Amino acid sequence: MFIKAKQSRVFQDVVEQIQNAIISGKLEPGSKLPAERELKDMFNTSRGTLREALRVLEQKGLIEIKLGVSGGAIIKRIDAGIMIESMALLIRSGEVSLEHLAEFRIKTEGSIMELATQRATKKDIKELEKLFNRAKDYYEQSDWENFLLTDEKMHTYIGTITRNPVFQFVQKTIHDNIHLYYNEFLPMDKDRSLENLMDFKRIIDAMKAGDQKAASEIIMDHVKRFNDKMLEKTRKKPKE
Amino acid sequence: MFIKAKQSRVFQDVVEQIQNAIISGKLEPGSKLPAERELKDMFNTSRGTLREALRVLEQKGLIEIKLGVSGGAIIKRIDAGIMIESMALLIRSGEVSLEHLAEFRIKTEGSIMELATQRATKKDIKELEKLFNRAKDYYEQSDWENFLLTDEKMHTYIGTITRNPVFQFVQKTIHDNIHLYYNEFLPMDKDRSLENLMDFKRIIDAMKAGDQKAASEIIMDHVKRFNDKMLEKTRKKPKE
DNA sequence: CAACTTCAAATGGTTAAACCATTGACTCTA
DNA sequence: TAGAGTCAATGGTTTAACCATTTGAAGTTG
Repeated sequence: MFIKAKQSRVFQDVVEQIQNAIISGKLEPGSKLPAERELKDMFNTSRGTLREALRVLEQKGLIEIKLGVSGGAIIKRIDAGIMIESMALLIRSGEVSLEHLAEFRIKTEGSIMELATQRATKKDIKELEKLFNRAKDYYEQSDWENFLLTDEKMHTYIGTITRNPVFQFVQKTIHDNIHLYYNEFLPMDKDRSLENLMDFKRIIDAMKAGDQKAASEIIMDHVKRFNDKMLEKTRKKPKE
Repeated sequence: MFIKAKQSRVFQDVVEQIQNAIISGKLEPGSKLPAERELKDMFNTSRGTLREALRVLEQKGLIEIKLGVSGGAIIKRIDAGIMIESMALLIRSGEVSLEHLAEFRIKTEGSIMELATQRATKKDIKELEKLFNRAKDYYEQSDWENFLLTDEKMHTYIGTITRNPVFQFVQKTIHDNIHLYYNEFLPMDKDRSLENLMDFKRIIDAMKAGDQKAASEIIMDHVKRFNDKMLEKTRKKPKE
């Protein structure tokens, strides 16, 4: 029936006012808020309280704060940052295991692949091929760092092709966290990498042929194999 | 090669220390942090800086702050709160449209339904039937508020059955936001509600029969019809 | 004139001390 | 014993000052 009356904390009011201005587009990404000492007067509050509000907005990913003269709070374009961090928390706290994540990936990337195959333009395919060739070069040069980065870019680019920001955010969230985890715990495996890479070749071919089902199945299998390898390794080399 | 050196802000250091204690389980949900004036001494900082740190932790959903004597910062169990809020931001800012969300729902709830059908125990089915009957009662009593709540519970319970917290968080995030939007913009529609309700009857039957494909298709169609109705209405009744 | 150095000012980061507001427990009283 | 009043602990807010970083302007030097 009723919802709890919001307790009046001054900094919350400030947060809401600024947040609404950002959401409604009155404040555009890239523009700058006035200096703290000015804002404090505008909201008729103290600097400490105002700074608590800025801290919240910063944590929400709505602003970014820079130091020094000509520094200040800059309006940020909304990105997947908070979601990535939330997911990282869930993983690090053990709430979400890598198996959970893998199961989600299999289903989700399968769906993403179907949509991407439906919607890929010739330009998209070209971009994927470009990324594929770049990854192949890095592989042959044994440049693992760049190889991994490019591999991640291929995954997120497939998300881009869906033209659906929800899938894009989800894909970015998953892969950022996989990457984090991967860098921290797993050594590079040359065979696995080649296998992975070749999956992308098959995916691109399926996309060219417009074969949603094939593309989807390849990526699901790709994720499944990746996960099996990962589990095998983490079991052999437990962290603690 | 390099990652940017983190700037040293005292409050960030405090945030990290407390956050790590929570993640590692040294601080359990429900337990309380010392009072601000004590913490300030423990971290050898000022109260203002310490409060900025608490603000960040609060925004991250890691603590909850209560007023008065015996008040203070209480460790929270991690929930979907931040994700729900992030998604709400994306929707309100126009970054994500209801069509985007619906497309995501169709794919995701389809996957969730497949898993749930695989994993549902007899107890799960009973719980769903209980919810279904409750929703039916509310429908017959024209108690829309409780009807909607129970409908939402059925959706999130299907997420619970997957036994995968990632799907659970995603499902909660989506439905909280749908609910928010629904309450704000759309009037109740008696026919649509009955149709919706009856879909759940068919879903429960498919689950009983262990027919993953059928269950999945019913829910995908269910979501699709819901979305079509929603679009139709929002077009007729534009907000601004 | 060009390159370098120095310095000043603006801005966020931090500290300290005081007071206000809320809450819950304790005490007193009828 | 029930209610009213009091008190203390805790978060919320304010003020005023100082520190640290950054940038651009002014000055210096070759």
